Parts: sequence; structure tokens; C-alpha cells
Amino acid sequence: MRWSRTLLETIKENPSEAEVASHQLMVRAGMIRKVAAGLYDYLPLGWRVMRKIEQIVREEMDAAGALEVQMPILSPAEMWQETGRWTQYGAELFRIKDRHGREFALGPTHEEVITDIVRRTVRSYRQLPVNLYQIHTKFRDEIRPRFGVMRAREFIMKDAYSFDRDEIGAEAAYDKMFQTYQRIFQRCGLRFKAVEADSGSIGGSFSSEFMVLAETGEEAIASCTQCNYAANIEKAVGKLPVISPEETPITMEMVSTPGKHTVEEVAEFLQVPISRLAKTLIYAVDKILVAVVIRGDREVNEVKLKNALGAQELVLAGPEQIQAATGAPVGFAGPCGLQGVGRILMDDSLHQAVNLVTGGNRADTHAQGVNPGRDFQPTQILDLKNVRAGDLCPKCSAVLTLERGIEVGHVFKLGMKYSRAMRAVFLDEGGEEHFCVMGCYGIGVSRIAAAAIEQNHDEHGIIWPLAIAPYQVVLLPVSPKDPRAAEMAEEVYAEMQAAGVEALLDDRDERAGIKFKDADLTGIPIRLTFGRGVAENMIELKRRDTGAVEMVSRTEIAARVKALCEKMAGL
RNA sequence: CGGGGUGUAGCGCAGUGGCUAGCGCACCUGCUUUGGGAGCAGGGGGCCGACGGUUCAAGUCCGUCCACCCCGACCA
Repeated sequence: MRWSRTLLETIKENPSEAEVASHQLMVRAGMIRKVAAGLYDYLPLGWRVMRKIEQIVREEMDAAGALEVQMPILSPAEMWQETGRWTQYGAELFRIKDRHGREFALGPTHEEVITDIVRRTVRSYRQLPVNLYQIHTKFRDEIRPRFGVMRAREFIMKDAYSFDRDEIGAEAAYDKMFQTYQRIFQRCGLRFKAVEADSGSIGGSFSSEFMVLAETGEEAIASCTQCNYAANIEKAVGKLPVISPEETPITMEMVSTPGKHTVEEVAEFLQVPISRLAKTLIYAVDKILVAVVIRGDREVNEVKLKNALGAQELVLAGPEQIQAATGAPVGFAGPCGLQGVGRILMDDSLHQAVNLVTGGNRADTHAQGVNPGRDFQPTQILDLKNVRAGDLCPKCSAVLTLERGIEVGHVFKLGMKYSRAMRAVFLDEGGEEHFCVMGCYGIGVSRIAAAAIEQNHDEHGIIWPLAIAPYQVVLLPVSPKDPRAAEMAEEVYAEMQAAGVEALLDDRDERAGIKFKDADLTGIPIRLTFGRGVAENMIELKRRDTGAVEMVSRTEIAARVKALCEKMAGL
């Protein structure tokens, strides 16, 4: 491709709306342009990257035996009602009505539609297992779209769904996809980590996320410094030592704590460490109030709490609800004698803890010397806290660290959630009917591009991994007025095309500085400069990643570039 | 949804209530320049987010709405 014909406009200044490097660079390099919040045009350069990523995904999915299909973006409300997700998915589901008033969803994911395909197609065990996938646009009305295509309302996703006759088959399908995903992300040149994850609104029994490690990632990951344990913070479990187990329990007594309603204020006032406090949070869960008691220095993990309660909606109770439930204003709730809630859940950080300080369920009052089991009876003791760096690994008890990541893939074991709700059944050898056992597997194609930039850039611009670069080589004649250089660039450009190398010829009538800056900004892995060396039939070859420069003779250039491409692609 | 911020040329930004709304970049023409975002000269491009109000006079003040960005979404 000739640069002058690509409608490729770069800009010098960062757009004011872009915060993170990938967003800034994608806009500056002319890859994307914002249409509205969370909606982007993919311009020619950006779209080439998407197609590169799609192609890698497609090749690996095909190699894994999956079948590509295409489902409609619109799906009828009835299907979503069958599984209950029409109401459960909430405001994130884009809904529209047709001219007759019939309701549709813009697909955020396609479990319902794929299950409908299978229930209408699969009748016999002989047709199983099957794994169907598609690559197209998904719609999610995100609370807050941000970071460019990283969290957009419309994005490109590969979604795959496996159907098996039993758990053993489903397990194998899951493992196959897990391995396939590792290959895909490796081929895309990403540094990533697979972590245990919560299944969220997709459901199912177990899931793993593939995280690209980056400071700007929206997800927090806990991982073990010794073994291979790694989990999303939503799911991660950390062990911690119990508080002073050898201390003898003292008598519980009320103390006056006027105006002290945060844990920090109470700890300071009573001169005890914050970890000695047990805070009591009152949640409103589907109209019922639930108390959660947790160590003062710890945070409740609402995903864990939701899962423990089987709840869909979870909000902290308002001041009136708290007053009604505890008899005290906000800040003085405690578990002892607490009558106004349905359940008292205690985080296991307080298991065997002694002599705690809690709220007194009376204004300006706290209780000291509180001992769980003696002074109050939790309904359940559960792990409900967020892991912190320094907690201990649940598998091997080594220290856990926290990192940040960008979720680029997620694989789920779904079980029979959808096949049962939508009656996707088959007959076995004995003529007996069974539900299909499902798995589902997503990859954020557009997010991979952003994640790759987040991991691979410098102050000059993008540094594409070769496999997903929009072009592999940029040819740069330094002076348009130098006919020998221009001519040689044209010849080499033709040779590149003949050799199957994707080349971009910078044929613009621009000064050298502009061309060099743009070559760096757009991040094309190999740059060929036709300048001073041309008189001696030499071409300068520079790698964008290492910055290494070498002079290559005119006769060897095609072979050299071809070999370097193969090396950089890891072939 | 709550809080904060911003809307002026394609992009980045100036602009005491007072003449025909500016600057840099980008764009077009010409001349010079030519290995790291050139110089000079000339030029094109604006519903100043929308609507309503105050005023002799509104980009500027007031109100309402809209869009976009950031933080938060309840940790007692």
C-alpha cells in the first residue's frame, strides 16, 4: 500500500479525551476515531490490525475443531425471557422495539441464540460434541465506557460455545479452549496470565480469565509468588493469621464513643488497632436486610457476598433502614443483639478472634470485649473479604502479590444452565434424553489491540508485535527529489509484495522528519530507509522494537526482510 | 445514578458585556529548504453545544436542556 492512498492521518497532539497510552496512540496514529461515547470508527490502519487479530483467532479456533457461524446482532426478547436474562441482565442490555412494538436485544453475548440453534439442529449424541463460534460486533450499554476501545459500548468479540453429551466431554472442550487461548495470545505477542474468575451474569460453575498484564488494567489480580495460583480479586482467596488466639476473653461492655462512627475514629479514640475492630455493614439484598461483620481493616468483596447470598441486587442499606434495623444511626451497628436483619454473615477473618470492638446498636456507643460465638451467633462464617498483597496463598501458603490486568479472554464451564432453560436435548444410544453440557469462550478482539499497545509502546509511539502489525515493513525514501532513492524504494516495494511481505511505501511528498516520526508513531516493526546509502546500493534496516540498525545491500534486502519477519513472528 | 469539569475552525487552546471572534498545528497556492514533526508570503475554513431569558449590546451574565471527560456508586 502507498501511504498517499491510505487516508492515514496522524496527529501530533494528544486528544484531550484520551487518558491511557493505548487510547492516545490509537487516535494519534489514525487507527480509530470517536463517534460518540464508547463508539468508534475503525479507520483503515486500525481495521487492518483488527483483521490481523481476527485471522489469528480464526486459524486457532479452526485448528481446535470449532466451526465458524454468524448469528444476528438482534435477538428477540422471548429468547432472553426463556433464560430469565431479559430482566437479569439489567441496564447493560441494549433493548429496542421494532415498528410493531416487538422487543429485541442488541446481543451482548449469544448463549440464548446459540442454544436455540443447537436445540433445533442437534437430536442425536452422534452430532456431539460441537463447538460453534463467531466473530462480530457485541453491544453492551456500559455504565462508563472509557479508555477508547478498551471498554466500548460496541466492540468486536469472538464468542464460542461448546456442546457435549456429558461433563467429561465438556471438561475436555474447556481444556481445549484453554490451550487454544494460550496459543492465540502468545501469537498476538502478549504477556498474559490465566486467572480464576467469577462467572458473573454468564453463570456456570467455573471460569478463567486471560489477563494481559498492564499497569492501566481495570482488573486486579492476586497471584502466588511460589505456586501457580492466580485469581481475579473478585474471586481470590487469601489466608490470614487469626487475631491473638491466645488471649483470654474478657467481659463485654459498652463504651461511650461520642461522634466516632468510622473505624479509624473509633480505633483512634479507644486506642486499639483497627484490626481489633469488627465493622458491621448492613446490606439490602432483594428487599431483605443482611448484616456482614468483617475485620475493621478489611473490605467486603461484594461479588463474593452476592454469590454467597444468591442475590442479584446488592446495595448498602440507607440511613433510615439502618436506623430501623439497628436502633442506631449510621456508624454504630454491631452484631450483638441485632434483631432487625434476616441474617448475620461473618467474614472468616474474625473466626476465633477474641475481644473485638463493635458497634453498640445505640447512638455514640460501641461494645468492647466482643467474642464471636459467645456474644453473637453468626448465621454463617464465610470468606467475604478482598484479598490484599501479603495475604497467604490458599494452595501453598506463600505470599500473594497484586497486579493489574486487562481481561482479553474469558472461558466458562456453563453446565446445563442454558440447555435446561431452553431444552437443548439429545438422545443417547439407549434413546434416553439428556441436556447438552455447555461451555462458552470469549475473546475481545478490539481489546487485544488496545492491550497490545498498552504493553508495547514508548515515547515515540506504538511498537507492534509483528503478528498483529498493520504492515510488517514501511519503506521510507528520505527525499522525494532523489530519483534514485525513489526508484529503488519502488523496486523493493514490488519485491516485498511478490515475497508476500505486507509493505507500506511512504510515497508522500514530505520531509524526512515527518516520515520518521510517523513510522515510529504507527509502530510498523521494520523500517527501510532509502537515503544516503542508496549511492552504494545499500538500504538501512531498522527494527522498531530493539532500535537495531543494519545496512543491507540492495540484492539481499528482500531475503533479509523476509527472514526477519519470520524471526519476529516467532516462526 | 451522585459529584466535579469541559463545550469557540479538523486537532490543541486563547478570548474585561462593546468594532468584522483569535493563536498554534493541520489544510490549499507559490518560492526556498530536504536524514528526525522546516522558513517566508498568500489563502480557505466558525449556527462560539442547543433553547430560552437579561441588556442599547451576549462567545462572555442568568436559567433549562444536551453532549463529552474525570471521580465515585454507598466499606458506616
